[in-house]
Amino acid sequence: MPELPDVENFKRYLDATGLHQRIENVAVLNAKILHGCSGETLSQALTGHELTGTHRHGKHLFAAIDDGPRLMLHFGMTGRLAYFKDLKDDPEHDRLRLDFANGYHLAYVNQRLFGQAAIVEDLAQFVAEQELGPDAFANDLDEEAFQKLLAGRRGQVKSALMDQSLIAGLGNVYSDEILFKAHLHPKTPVNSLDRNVIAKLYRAMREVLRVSIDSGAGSEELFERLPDDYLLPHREEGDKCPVCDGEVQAIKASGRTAYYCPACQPLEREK
DNA sequence: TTCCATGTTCCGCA
DNA sequence: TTGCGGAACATGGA
Repeated sequence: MPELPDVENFKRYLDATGLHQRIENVAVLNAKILHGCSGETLSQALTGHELTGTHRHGKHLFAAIDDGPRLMLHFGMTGRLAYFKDLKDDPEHDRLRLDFANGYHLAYVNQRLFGQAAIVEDLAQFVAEQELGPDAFANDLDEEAFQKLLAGRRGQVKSALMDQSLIAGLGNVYSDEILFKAHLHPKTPVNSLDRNVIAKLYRAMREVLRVSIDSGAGSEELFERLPDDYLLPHREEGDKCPVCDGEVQAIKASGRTAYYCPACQPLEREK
């Protein structure tokens, strides 16, 4: 589930488990996840050092190595972290494992190998090179900044939300949830949205992110802990809309399957 | 067996 | 230039 809320909770998990411990050994278990560096480079950058702090930008997680370069992790479609003591608890799709001096291990687990791990020297430069827009949950992305991002933009609102170069962190699942909360059809043209609707969309985005993080995004219990009026647990064709009891529909939008409630999210809005 | 999946990138086309 | 649809990548579940 690695979109912004999930990665934010992975960050907090790493903060609570893997910081300030000497890394004795690094196991690169599948080199396909390496991005622009060899396993040797990554291993050398980490071994004998400790992780001193974390940062998240969109779906990218960074862990500073002795306040110097950073270990960058991107989780693709299936990644997560796992901290454990006994190696027999090492998860099946562990691709990169840090072995700490305290005997514990931190695994970067990624079934589908779409994720990435790298050593990043300069965070700002990396964000620029990857052409990432501002983080969707960042404090300095206020409503006015959000208005400016969407100004002059064409195309569908769902595409805009998922465009990492416009705003970083939203993917297929949470963009659906945000549009559901904002009562916007996924295919609504961005240039048809007036300031008030964009303001509503902004508030929906921030609230969905905050509530999803607080509800344990990235963990098994998310669906149980989300408020009852959230679409996520009903994100299936023909399921019942949690708000109006209409039927959830699936349509293709910008190459992905978008789930929405036609009754709550009509394409043409009267404002 | 076929289709589809929470992501990204590249290509051709409008 | 911008945006869109499709394909590709790798793996596994329905």
